[in-house]
Amino acid sequence: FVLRIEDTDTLRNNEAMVQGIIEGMNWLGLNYDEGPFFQSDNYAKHRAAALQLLDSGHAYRDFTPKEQRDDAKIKQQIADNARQPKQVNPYRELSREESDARAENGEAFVIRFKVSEEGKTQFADEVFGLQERDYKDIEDLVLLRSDGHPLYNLSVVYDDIEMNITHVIRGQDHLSNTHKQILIYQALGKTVPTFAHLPLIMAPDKGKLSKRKHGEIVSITTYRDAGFIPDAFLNSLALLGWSPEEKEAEGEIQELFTRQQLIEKFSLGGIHKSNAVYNFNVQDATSWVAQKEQLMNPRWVAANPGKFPRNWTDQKAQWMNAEYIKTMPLEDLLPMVKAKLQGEKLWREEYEGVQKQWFDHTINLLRDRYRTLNDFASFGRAYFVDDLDFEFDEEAVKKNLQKDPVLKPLLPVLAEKLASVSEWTHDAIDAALRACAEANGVKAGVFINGARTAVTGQAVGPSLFEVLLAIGQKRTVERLQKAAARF
RNA sequence: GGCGCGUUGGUGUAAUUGGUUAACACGCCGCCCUCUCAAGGCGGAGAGUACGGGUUCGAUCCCCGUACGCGCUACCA
Repeated sequence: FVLRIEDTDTLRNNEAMVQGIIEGMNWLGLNYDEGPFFQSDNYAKHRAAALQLLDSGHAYRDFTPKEQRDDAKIKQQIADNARQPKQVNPYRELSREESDARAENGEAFVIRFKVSEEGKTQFADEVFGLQERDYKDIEDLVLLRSDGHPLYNLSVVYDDIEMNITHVIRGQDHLSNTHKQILIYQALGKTVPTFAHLPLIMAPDKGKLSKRKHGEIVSITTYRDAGFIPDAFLNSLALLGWSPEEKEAEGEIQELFTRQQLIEKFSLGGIHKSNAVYNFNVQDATSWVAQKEQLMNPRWVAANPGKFPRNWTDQKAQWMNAEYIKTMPLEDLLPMVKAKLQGEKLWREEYEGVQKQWFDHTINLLRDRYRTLNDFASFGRAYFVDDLDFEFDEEAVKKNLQKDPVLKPLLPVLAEKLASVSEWTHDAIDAALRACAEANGVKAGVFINGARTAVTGQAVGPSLFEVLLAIGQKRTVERLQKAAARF
């Protein structure tokens, strides 16, 4: 597995993009055996190959002046060309002497591959099967630009040969380019590798998924920042355009795969020919991108749980991430949570020392209802700080602390009652709270929901007695008292 | 326009050599559980396999056509 960055487009290629690719692959644990190599480092050899093809008569110089064009114009031109009968290039049959003379004269030219009039190329794609294409449907493609830089189709072929690439597995947008590349392999007298083309991932409207239109949801590092588990994300990605050939016995189809199982069960035969749609809500994705700064701020998220655009990305991917969080071995989850907490300065060394048992238990308690790693730092913040250094969800405050006017004066009473609990256990807290509720003539639910919000800032969470057990007696009492004063 | 590739519920995918009430998962709805929200358990709605022809006793599956989508048709990759 070789990582090669194909950066032959000098204009569009940029450092940030390359960095994103490498970071994304590292995060996913897609560890390459060699590289990263940069195609641009091999320009000289690509140029030499183009010249070699010129010498051997497989290519010719085209002296047509370069046109300035932008992407929109290119589309228009393709449409225009469509209406014209195919013209032959006037330089295609130029004599070698004249060609050399004009080149020596300093006249600018590109080198084009000379596709024969008669014949066809063919190859057996591992996914799409036998592919054939008539030479007359292949244009004389440009190998070398007028500025001397090689173009993609030449560079890939050259590098694949040089790197002894045996299997070229890539997006099906290159299916028709393969015929052109085969021509180059043959002209260079080299053996053609095995090709396998993969279906593409499309937007919900079945159009292209593009950074310009869909924002950062197309970038891998976005998922890292959003709190996805690498294996979970990889698992969900693997299921787009592929399914295991080996079926489960009961008609059930396996969907959850460990990395190792994925490696063992993968085969080219399980790859589909049709594109897959990434199922997200475009509007949510747009607002996610617009609000990214806020959404990456755990405190803001905790204060505004209802404002998070739920379907900013694929729903099944989100489900799978939640599934991993709640079922993966705790010891594998812990380091990931640690990293997130460290990022928010919520980490304490004691969590791996004297408080390890407490920490493990708390993470175990919280993981059941969290969907991303970020949730531990946002919704989970109250568990890892002293005092009231966490956000309150205003909706929760209204609903659980302010709605019922009898609650506020009773919060200190409840606090006092809980302060008197001698042994801080689930059952003791339960008994004390219920006794206090009965003594004061309020329903236990009012205390329960009120206490949850007072202690965690939120309307939702684990069973209240589990919450109080995790928060501890001291913090519970403090927070109840302060909430009474504050709201 | 030409050439190529594709098309199974909203989405991801199943369906042995053509014979199933077209299956599973996500999502959605409801019920149970319950101190909230999830999770979990149970149940439900939702496709007759893009459309139209053929072949066949019988087509999701084979053939043809049409539509739609995607790709290539760039001195992009």
